[in-house]
Amino acid sequence: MSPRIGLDLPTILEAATEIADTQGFDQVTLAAIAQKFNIRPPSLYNHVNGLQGIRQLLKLHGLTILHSNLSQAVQGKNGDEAVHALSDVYMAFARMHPGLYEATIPAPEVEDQEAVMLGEQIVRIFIEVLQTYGLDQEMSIHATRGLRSICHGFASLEQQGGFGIPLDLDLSQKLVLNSFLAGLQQMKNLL
Amino acid sequence: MSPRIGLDLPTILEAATEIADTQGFDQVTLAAIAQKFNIRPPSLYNHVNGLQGIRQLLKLHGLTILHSNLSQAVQGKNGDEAVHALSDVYMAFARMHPGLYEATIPAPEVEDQEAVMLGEQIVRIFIEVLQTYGLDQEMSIHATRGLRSICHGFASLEQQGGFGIPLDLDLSQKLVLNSFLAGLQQMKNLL
DNA sequence: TTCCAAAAACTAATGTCGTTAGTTTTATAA
DNA sequence: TTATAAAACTAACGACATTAGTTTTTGGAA
Repeated sequence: MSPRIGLDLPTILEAATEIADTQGFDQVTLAAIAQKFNIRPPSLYNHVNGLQGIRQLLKLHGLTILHSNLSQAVQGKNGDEAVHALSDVYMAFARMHPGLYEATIPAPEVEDQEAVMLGEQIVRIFIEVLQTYGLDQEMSIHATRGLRSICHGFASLEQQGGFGIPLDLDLSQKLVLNSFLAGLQQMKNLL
Repeated sequence: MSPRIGLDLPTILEAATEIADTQGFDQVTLAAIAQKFNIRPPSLYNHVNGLQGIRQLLKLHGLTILHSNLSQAVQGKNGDEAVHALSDVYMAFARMHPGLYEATIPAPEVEDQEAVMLGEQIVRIFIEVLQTYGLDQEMSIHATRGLRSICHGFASLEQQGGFGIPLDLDLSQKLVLNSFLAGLQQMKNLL
């Protein structure tokens, strides 16, 4: 029932990930992957649903790692400590896996249930961390959007070479987070 | 000295912009542009340096509009009012010209002096607005990075369909900005 | 041990791109 | 009226994704 066990999906995904992270997400082509294994591009269709399939897998892979890392990072933490841990791990992922990070950005198609769920779980981690600030339901969603925007904005601008001035980026990230969190505290006190 | 005045660069740029904003930046192809004018793709090389040239033009065009809009928006304003005006105009641009906005994100090549300068001028607008908060040189850079990250993060996540929950996005943006600005005030008071 | 079915590779072919080279057309300026 | 130069064209090539159909291979059944 299993003749010719050649390439398998994890191996292909690994190769695609390496191309994405070293050469850029847009350099992930069937031709480039096939070349890595010394096979012809059409052979990849035995394992994967074309280029679109590869991209879908990369997105899922990226979301899985990101979710796992974020989840671990906030274990046993709350408040500012948890927020900073979240942001640190988020940035670390974007830096270590730029191609994979890029793959995670566009919202998955509704067909891709697994990716949709992972995306929701990631958002839930953010929400839960921010709920410890004593915000009501709606405010915690607004705050989550803010925190995600800060994280993604920083990661994206850094990745795209948007920060030209030579001044410690980690420090910027910390200060900006503290600013945002101080503001949150103040809003909570106004309730 | 000017035989056969056919297509001109502004017209081509207009067509490319329309494709980018309605079908996505990655749908801007020489083939698609050529089709709009009923000419063959190679003819475009008489006006433009290939696909790379088109993308460069789109970036420049986007940065020009964005800079102009931001510049107007902060005229005669300062403090929170200026920051909110900045963010409102920024989001409005990203929403009205999603393709153009996408084109502006990757930092231009050093060869592209004009685009580099426009990018710097845009950053300067942010810095100048934030300097009215009485921050020192370095802090105003950190704060600028934060404000840009919030703006870009919001715009990018919204554009990529990252905000699923049906809750007023403009309100989120306002609240997040207020949070960040309140935090800034607090940091200033600590000096 | 032999053989067959299915998995996984292959070749061939098509269509879409971008791009280069070389040719033809055409409007204007002399 | 004519020469020139811009701007279109055709032809051709290489990179890519994709489909269809073919060959190879191997593990398990006979």
